[in-house]
Amino acid sequence: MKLHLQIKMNEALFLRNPEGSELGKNILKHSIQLIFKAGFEAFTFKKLAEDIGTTEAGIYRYFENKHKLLVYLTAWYWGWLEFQISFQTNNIKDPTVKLKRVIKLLASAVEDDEQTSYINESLLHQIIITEGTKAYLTKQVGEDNKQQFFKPYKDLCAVIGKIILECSPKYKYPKSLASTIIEMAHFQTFFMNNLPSLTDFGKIKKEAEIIAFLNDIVFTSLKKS
Amino acid sequence: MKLHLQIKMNEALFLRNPEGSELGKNILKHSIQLIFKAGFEAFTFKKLAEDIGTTEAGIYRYFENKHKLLVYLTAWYWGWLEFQISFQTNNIKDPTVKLKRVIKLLASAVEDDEQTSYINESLLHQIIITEGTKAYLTKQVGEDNKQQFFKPYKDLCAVIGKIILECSPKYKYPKSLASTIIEMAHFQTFFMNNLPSLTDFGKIKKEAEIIAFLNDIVFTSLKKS
DNA sequence: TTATTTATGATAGTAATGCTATCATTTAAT
DNA sequence: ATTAAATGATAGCATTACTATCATAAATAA
Repeated sequence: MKLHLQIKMNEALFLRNPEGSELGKNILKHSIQLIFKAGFEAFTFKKLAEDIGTTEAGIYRYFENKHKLLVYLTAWYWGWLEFQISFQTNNIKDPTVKLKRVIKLLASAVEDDEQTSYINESLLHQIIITEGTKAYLTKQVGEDNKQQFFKPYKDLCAVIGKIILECSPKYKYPKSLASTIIEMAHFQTFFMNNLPSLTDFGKIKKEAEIIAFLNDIVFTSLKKS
Repeated sequence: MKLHLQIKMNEALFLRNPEGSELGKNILKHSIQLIFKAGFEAFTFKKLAEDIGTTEAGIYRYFENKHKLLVYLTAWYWGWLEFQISFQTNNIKDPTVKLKRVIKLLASAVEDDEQTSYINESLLHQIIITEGTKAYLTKQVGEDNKQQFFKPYKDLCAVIGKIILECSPKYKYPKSLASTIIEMAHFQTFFMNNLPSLTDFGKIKKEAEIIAFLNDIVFTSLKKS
């Protein structure tokens, strides 16, 4: 049996549901490829349309603008990652083991999981590293937040914060520590690959080092309290 | 005596030195105001020119494009901050006290310091929180890095990494911890003000809480090793 | 002092971006 | 078979992101 993982998306993110048609799925698929290749700044709906073989107007029927599309992709990613985490930490009793697992999932390269043919999770993960924060580092963050665009990110953060509290019920900063490890899993990866002198992994370039660093931060913080 | 703090800027960042003329200083001053007000995405040289009362072409004589201007502003900020840190931690012997001071400087609102009339450090600090990472989270990060655009950031990171090692000579991740506290000082501030459920300071909204969180992370990490 | 370089202002123009609108056609639902 | 919905094709328009040209003002060197 082929499981069909469908992530429930906030309907305010799109004009027409991209998962409901071939063109829509193509928009998702090719936008991931194009943002990955060109970067978000150089990414335009015109180029995307050419890639797909449709017209600009066709894209605009699905997404209001490229910002909404980026928010859609990041929301999809966080939803997918939360599912991966709940799936892969299921049946683990020891919260410490669970949290280690979470950190590994956050900082590891993702392999394309084939369940969703139109989303290449590996590429999407790399996009999130470089472009993910641009979804909320904007002037409209307040309105976007009111519309719940960042709920998947917040949910993930809450899940991780809970595991942190299970490890160490008296720890005072579970949510901030959660958002810190999420962001640092990405930033340290970006730095390692692009600005290596900002890290201690420049020579080795192994994600295992980043995982060790995050584990060190998290478990020394939690041991104390 | 009025001290005139001049930060030595990388000449590849500009076409004409903005600190060398009235128009140039106006570009710096008004770009900070306008980016703060409109956000970097909506910021254009046209609007900037109108604000200043000059023409678009006038701006282009100083900066190739708005990306370079942003990189210039961030580089200026990191250079300024490194000076602040070296100044304000001067004569402090105890590296632990020194590091606490650094964390406080990283996470505190900045008051405009009047030494540089054309740069409002308080506004610039707020810009760096929201827009700072966009200077390097781009496709051109490699070329920009080759041209040393991020040297001030790396230098600051190296300085903080050194203090970390003074506190705890065996600690394995001084540079990654340094880049982590720099970025988290900003991200936690942004989250606190805009996406408070990603932090534990939503209700209180005090930077003192962020400082306490960073201190907790840093000094538990260092105590152990 | 005049001559000359240099910075600015004013204006134009062009290709690309970020949309919106219209209408014909294909495809799907009733 | 009729109607509704999605797509394709084309047009158009305001803004953005530049580049170029020429005149003038200010600074500087001869």
